[in-house]
Amino acid sequence: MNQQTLSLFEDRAAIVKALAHPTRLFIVDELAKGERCVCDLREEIGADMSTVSRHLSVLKKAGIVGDTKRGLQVFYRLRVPCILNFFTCIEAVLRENAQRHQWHMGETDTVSTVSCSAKNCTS
Amino acid sequence: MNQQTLSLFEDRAAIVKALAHPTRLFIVDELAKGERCVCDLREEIGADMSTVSRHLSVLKKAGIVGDTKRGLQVFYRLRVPCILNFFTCIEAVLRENAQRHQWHMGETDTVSTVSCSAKNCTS
DNA sequence: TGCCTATTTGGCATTATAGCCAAATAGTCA
DNA sequence: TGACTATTTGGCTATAATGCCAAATAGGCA
Repeated sequence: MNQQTLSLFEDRAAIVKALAHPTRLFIVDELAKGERCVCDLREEIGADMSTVSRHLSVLKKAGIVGDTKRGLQVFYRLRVPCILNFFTCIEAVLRENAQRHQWHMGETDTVSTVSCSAKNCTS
Repeated sequence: MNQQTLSLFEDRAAIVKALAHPTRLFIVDELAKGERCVCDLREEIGADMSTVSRHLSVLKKAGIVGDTKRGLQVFYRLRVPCILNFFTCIEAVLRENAQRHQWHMGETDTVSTVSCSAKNCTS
Protein backbone atom coordinates (compact mmCIF):
# COMPACT_ATOMS: atom_id res chain seq x y z
CA MET A 1 0.00 0.00 0.00
CA ASN A 2 1.52 3.33 -0.99
CA GLN A 3 1.39 6.46 1.12
CA GLN A 4 -1.53 7.98 -0.78
CA THR A 5 -3.69 4.88 -0.52
CA LEU A 6 -2.78 4.49 3.12
CA SER A 7 -3.80 7.99 3.98
CA LEU A 8 -7.09 7.64 2.09
CA PHE A 9 -7.96 4.61 4.16
CA GLU A 10 -6.78 6.25 7.34
CA ASP A 11 -9.12 9.15 6.70
CA ARG A 12 -11.99 6.79 6.08
CA ALA A 13 -11.17 4.77 9.17
CA ALA A 14 -11.23 7.90 11.29
CA ILE A 15 -14.90 8.40 10.36
CA VAL A 16 -15.80 4.77 10.95
CA LYS A 17 -13.98 4.75 14.29
CA ALA A 18 -16.02 7.72 15.42
CA LEU A 19 -19.13 5.59 14.88
CA ALA A 20 -17.73 2.45 16.47
CA HIS A 21 -19.40 2.65 19.84
CA PRO A 22 -22.92 1.69 20.94
CA THR A 23 -23.56 5.01 22.65
CA ARG A 24 -22.42 6.98 19.61
CA LEU A 25 -24.58 4.92 17.28
CA PHE A 26 -27.49 5.56 19.59
CA ILE A 27 -26.77 9.28 19.48
CA VAL A 28 -26.71 9.23 15.68
CA ASP A 29 -30.02 7.40 15.69
CA GLU A 30 -31.50 9.96 18.06
CA LEU A 31 -30.21 12.91 16.10
CA ALA A 32 -31.76 11.43 12.99
CA LYS A 33 -35.09 12.37 14.59
CA GLY A 34 -33.99 15.94 15.20
CA GLU A 35 -31.79 18.23 17.23
CA ARG A 36 -31.02 17.26 20.81
CA CYS A 37 -29.23 19.04 23.63
CA VAL A 38 -26.66 17.21 25.71
CA CYS A 39 -29.05 16.98 28.64
CA ASP A 40 -31.70 15.25 26.49
CA LEU A 41 -29.18 12.68 25.38
CA ARG A 42 -27.74 12.26 28.85
CA GLU A 43 -31.18 11.39 30.13
CA GLU A 44 -31.88 8.86 27.40
CA ILE A 45 -28.46 7.28 27.64
CA GLY A 46 -28.28 7.30 31.41
CA ALA A 47 -24.54 7.90 31.63
CA ASP A 48 -22.53 10.69 33.18
CA MET A 49 -22.96 14.00 31.37
CA SER A 50 -19.22 14.23 30.88
CA THR A 51 -19.22 10.86 29.16
CA VAL A 52 -22.00 11.89 26.80
CA SER A 53 -20.22 15.13 26.06
CA ARG A 54 -17.05 13.24 25.19
CA HIS A 55 -18.93 10.97 22.81
CA LEU A 56 -20.43 14.02 21.15
CA SER A 57 -17.03 15.58 20.76
CA VAL A 58 -15.77 12.44 19.05
CA LEU A 59 -18.65 12.62 16.57
CA LYS A 60 -18.11 16.33 16.08
CA LYS A 61 -14.40 15.98 15.48
CA ALA A 62 -15.15 13.43 12.78
CA GLY A 63 -17.57 15.86 11.15
CA ILE A 64 -20.59 13.63 11.69
CA VAL A 65 -22.48 16.05 13.91
CA GLY A 66 -22.61 19.80 14.25
CA ASP A 67 -23.54 21.88 17.26
CA THR A 68 -25.13 25.21 18.06
CA LYS A 69 -25.23 26.90 21.41
CA ARG A 70 -28.53 28.53 22.36
CA GLY A 71 -28.65 29.99 25.80
CA LEU A 72 -27.16 27.59 28.27
CA GLN A 73 -27.69 24.57 26.11
CA VAL A 74 -25.73 23.13 23.22
CA PHE A 75 -27.82 21.47 20.53
CA TYR A 76 -26.38 18.76 18.34
CA ARG A 77 -27.59 17.61 14.95
CA LEU A 78 -26.56 15.23 12.19
CA ARG A 79 -24.47 16.91 9.52
CA VAL A 80 -24.45 14.10 6.97
CA PRO A 81 -27.72 12.18 6.91
CA CYS A 82 -26.46 9.39 4.68
CA ILE A 83 -24.83 8.01 7.81
CA LEU A 84 -28.23 6.46 8.43
CA ASN A 85 -27.64 4.10 5.51
CA PHE A 86 -25.08 2.39 7.67
CA PHE A 87 -27.79 1.00 9.85
CA THR A 88 -29.58 -0.56 6.91
CA CYS A 89 -26.55 -2.52 5.88
CA ILE A 90 -25.56 -3.36 9.42
CA GLU A 91 -28.97 -4.85 9.97
CA ALA A 92 -28.42 -6.95 6.86
CA VAL A 93 -25.16 -8.24 8.31
CA LEU A 94 -26.85 -9.02 11.62
CA ARG A 95 -29.66 -10.88 9.86
CA GLU A 96 -27.10 -12.87 7.92
CA ASN A 97 -25.16 -13.71 11.04
CA ALA A 98 -28.33 -14.89 12.71
CA GLN A 99 -29.04 -17.21 9.81
CA ARG A 100 -25.47 -18.40 9.68
CA HIS A 101 -25.59 -19.45 13.30
CA GLN A 102 -28.90 -21.13 12.76
CA TRP A 103 -27.87 -23.08 9.65
CA HIS A 104 -24.15 -23.77 9.82
CA MET A 105 -23.59 -23.93 13.56
CA GLY A 106 -19.92 -24.50 14.16
CA GLU A 107 -19.01 -24.85 10.52
CA THR A 108 -15.76 -23.28 9.36
CA ASP A 109 -16.51 -22.54 5.78
CA THR A 110 -19.07 -19.84 5.10
CA VAL A 111 -19.59 -20.11 1.37
CA SER A 112 -22.68 -18.09 0.62
CA THR A 113 -22.36 -14.50 -0.50
CA VAL A 114 -25.48 -12.71 0.51
CA SER A 115 -27.34 -9.81 -0.99
CA CYS A 116 -29.05 -7.43 1.37
CA SER A 117 -31.61 -6.60 -1.30
CA ALA A 118 -34.47 -7.96 0.76
CA LYS A 119 -35.69 -4.70 2.23
CA ASN A 120 -34.40 -1.21 2.80
CA CYS A 121 -31.24 -2.15 0.98
CA THR A 122 -29.39 0.24 -1.21
CA SER A 123 -26.66 -2.09 -2.42
CA MET B 1 -31.55 3.22 27.41
CA ASN B 2 -33.16 -0.10 28.30
CA GLN B 3 -31.43 -3.46 28.05
CA GLN B 4 -32.99 -4.33 24.72
CA THR B 5 -32.04 -1.06 23.07
CA LEU B 6 -28.57 -1.29 24.54
CA SER B 7 -27.98 -4.72 23.16
CA LEU B 8 -29.26 -3.71 19.74
CA PHE B 9 -26.73 -0.90 19.59
CA GLU B 10 -23.99 -3.12 20.98
CA ASP B 11 -24.60 -5.60 18.19
CA ARG B 12 -24.48 -2.83 15.63
CA ALA B 13 -21.34 -1.37 17.14
CA ALA B 14 -19.63 -4.75 16.95
CA ILE B 15 -20.02 -4.66 13.17
CA VAL B 16 -18.87 -1.07 12.86
CA LYS B 17 -15.87 -1.74 15.11
CA ALA B 18 -14.81 -4.56 12.88
CA LEU B 19 -14.59 -2.04 10.04
CA ALA B 20 -12.89 0.66 12.07
CA HIS B 21 -9.33 0.21 10.90
CA PRO B 22 -7.58 1.41 7.75
CA THR B 23 -6.20 -2.02 6.90
CA ARG B 24 -9.58 -3.66 7.29
CA LEU B 25 -11.28 -1.06 5.14
CA PHE B 26 -8.64 -1.66 2.52
CA ILE B 27 -9.31 -5.39 2.70
CA VAL B 28 -13.04 -4.83 2.23
CA ASP B 29 -12.29 -2.63 -0.77
CA GLU B 30 -10.03 -5.30 -2.25
CA LEU B 31 -12.51 -8.10 -1.67
CA ALA B 32 -15.14 -6.03 -3.43
CA LYS B 33 -13.15 -6.79 -6.59
CA GLY B 34 -13.17 -10.51 -5.90
CA GLU B 35 -11.77 -13.31 -3.78
CA ARG B 36 -8.27 -12.95 -2.38
CA CYS B 37 -6.02 -15.30 -0.47
CA VAL B 38 -4.19 -14.08 2.61
CA CYS B 39 -0.91 -13.99 0.72
CA ASP B 40 -2.37 -11.68 -1.95
CA LEU B 41 -3.55 -9.28 0.71
CA ARG B 42 -0.34 -9.54 2.66
CA GLU B 43 1.57 -8.46 -0.41
CA GLU B 44 -0.69 -5.50 -1.13
CA ILE B 45 -0.80 -4.37 2.46
CA GLY B 46 2.86 -4.94 3.18
CA ALA B 47 2.39 -6.00 6.80
CA ASP B 48 3.25 -9.18 8.61
CA MET B 49 1.17 -12.14 7.47
CA SER B 50 0.07 -12.74 11.05
CA THR B 51 -1.22 -9.18 11.26
CA VAL B 52 -3.22 -9.55 8.06
CA SER B 53 -4.60 -12.85 9.26
CA ARG B 54 -5.73 -11.23 12.49
CA HIS B 55 -7.50 -8.45 10.61
CA LEU B 56 -9.25 -11.03 8.49
CA SER B 57 -10.35 -12.92 11.55
CA VAL B 58 -11.86 -9.74 12.97
CA LEU B 59 -13.86 -9.23 9.78
CA LYS B 60 -14.85 -12.88 9.73
CA LYS B 61 -15.99 -12.89 13.32
CA ALA B 62 -18.22 -9.91 12.55
CA GLY B 63 -19.71 -11.79 9.61
CA ILE B 64 -18.44 -9.32 7.04
CA VAL B 65 -16.25 -11.78 5.16
CA GLY B 66 -16.35 -15.50 4.59
CA ASP B 67 -13.51 -17.87 3.80
CA THR B 68 -12.86 -21.08 1.92
CA LYS B 69 -9.76 -23.18 2.08
CA ARG B 70 -8.51 -24.56 -1.23
CA GLY B 71 -5.29 -26.49 -1.01
CA LEU B 72 -2.83 -24.60 1.11
CA GLN B 73 -4.51 -21.25 0.66
CA VAL B 74 -7.47 -19.67 2.35
CA PHE B 75 -9.57 -17.42 0.15
CA TYR B 76 -11.62 -14.62 1.60
CA ARG B 77 -14.59 -12.88 0.09
CA LEU B 78 -17.19 -10.28 1.03
CA ARG B 79 -20.35 -11.79 2.48
CA VAL B 80 -22.52 -8.69 2.52
CA PRO B 81 -21.84 -6.40 -0.44
CA CYS B 82 -23.88 -3.49 0.89
CA ILE B 83 -20.88 -2.77 3.11
CA LEU B 84 -19.57 -0.92 0.09
CA ASN B 85 -22.25 1.73 0.58
CA PHE B 86 -20.32 2.80 3.64
CA PHE B 87 -17.59 4.19 1.47
CA THR B 88 -19.99 6.35 -0.47
CA CYS B 89 -21.25 8.07 2.63
CA ILE B 90 -17.84 8.27 4.21
CA GLU B 91 -16.58 10.08 1.16
CA ALA B 92 -19.45 12.50 1.55
CA VAL B 93 -18.39 13.19 5.13
CA LEU B 94 -14.79 13.68 4.04
CA ARG B 95 -15.85 16.09 1.29
CA GLU B 96 -17.92 18.02 3.80
CA ASN B 97 -15.07 18.15 6.26
CA ALA B 98 -12.76 19.44 3.56
CA GLN B 99 -15.21 22.23 2.77
CA ARG B 100 -15.76 23.00 6.40
CA HIS B 101 -12.06 23.50 6.95
CA GLN B 102 -11.84 25.59 3.84
CA TRP B 103 -14.78 27.86 4.64
CA HIS B 104 -15.15 28.08 8.38
CA MET B 105 -11.55 27.68 9.50
CA GLY B 106 -11.50 27.82 13.27
CA GLU B 107 -15.19 28.53 13.70
CA THR B 108 -16.98 26.78 16.53
CA ASP B 109 -20.49 26.57 15.23
CA THR B 110 -21.08 24.32 12.27
CA VAL B 111 -24.60 25.14 11.27
CA SER B 112 -25.14 23.62 7.86
CA THR B 113 -26.71 20.23 7.55
CA VAL B 114 -25.49 18.70 4.38
CA SER B 115 -26.99 16.24 1.97
CA CYS B 116 -24.64 13.85 0.25
CA SER B 117 -26.97 13.67 -2.73
CA ALA B 118 -24.40 15.11 -5.09
CA LYS B 119 -23.05 11.87 -6.56
CA ASN B 120 -23.00 8.20 -5.65
CA CYS B 121 -25.19 8.98 -2.72
CA THR B 122 -27.89 6.65 -1.55
CA SER B 123 -29.30 8.75 1.23
C1' DT C 1 7.09 -40.39 6.37
C1' DG C 2 9.43 -36.01 6.18
C1' DC C 3 9.79 -31.51 4.36
C1' DC C 4 7.68 -27.49 2.51
C1' DT C 5 4.19 -23.80 2.23
C1' DA C 6 0.13 -21.04 3.83
C1' DT C 7 -2.17 -19.69 7.60
C1' DT C 8 -3.52 -19.25 12.44
C1' DT C 9 -2.65 -18.64 17.27
C1' DG C 10 -0.20 -17.58 21.92
C1' DG C 11 2.30 -14.29 24.25
C1' DC C 12 3.90 -9.95 24.97
C1' DA C 13 4.79 -4.80 24.82
C1' DT C 14 2.80 -0.57 23.18
C1' DT C 15 -0.77 2.51 22.35
C1' DA C 16 -5.60 4.01 22.18
C1' DT C 17 -10.28 4.22 24.25
C1' DA C 18 -13.73 4.56 27.91
C1' DG C 19 -15.69 6.38 31.92
C1' DC C 20 -15.67 8.65 36.14
C1' DC C 21 -14.77 12.58 39.32
C1' DA C 22 -13.55 17.15 40.03
C1' DA C 23 -12.52 21.51 38.31
C1' DA C 24 -13.03 24.96 34.67
C1' DT C 25 -15.87 27.59 31.41
C1' DA C 26 -19.83 30.06 29.62
C1' DG C 27 -24.41 31.82 29.67
C1' DT C 28 -28.65 33.37 32.54
C1' DC C 29 -31.00 35.88 35.72
C1' DA C 30 -32.00 38.06 40.20
C1' DT D 1 -21.99 41.22 40.83
C1' DG D 2 -23.11 36.60 42.59
C1' DA D 3 -25.57 32.32 42.48
C1' DC D 4 -27.05 28.94 39.36
C1' DT D 5 -27.26 25.83 35.20
C1' DA D 6 -25.38 23.36 31.10
C1' DT D 7 -21.48 21.82 29.17
C1' DT D 8 -16.56 20.86 28.47
C1' DT D 9 -12.01 19.55 29.90
C1' DG D 10 -7.98 17.65 32.87
C1' DG D 11 -6.45 13.83 35.18
C1' DC D 12 -6.66 9.33 36.38
C1' DT D 13 -7.40 4.19 36.14
C1' DA D 14 -9.09 0.23 33.75
C1' DT D 15 -9.79 -2.12 29.63
C1' DA D 16 -9.33 -3.10 24.71
C1' DA D 17 -6.90 -3.03 20.28
C1' DT D 18 -2.64 -3.42 17.54
C1' DG D 19 1.42 -5.54 15.74
C1' DC D 20 5.22 -8.27 15.96
C1' DC D 21 7.77 -12.67 16.83
C1' DA D 22 7.77 -17.39 17.51
C1' DA D 23 5.43 -21.58 17.71
C1' DA D 24 1.52 -24.44 16.24
C1' DT D 25 -1.54 -26.30 12.68
C1' DA D 26 -2.91 -28.15 8.18
C1' DG D 27 -2.52 -29.46 3.46
C1' DG D 28 0.56 -30.89 -0.48
C1' DC D 29 4.03 -33.50 -2.43
C1' DA D 30 8.52 -36.09 -3.03
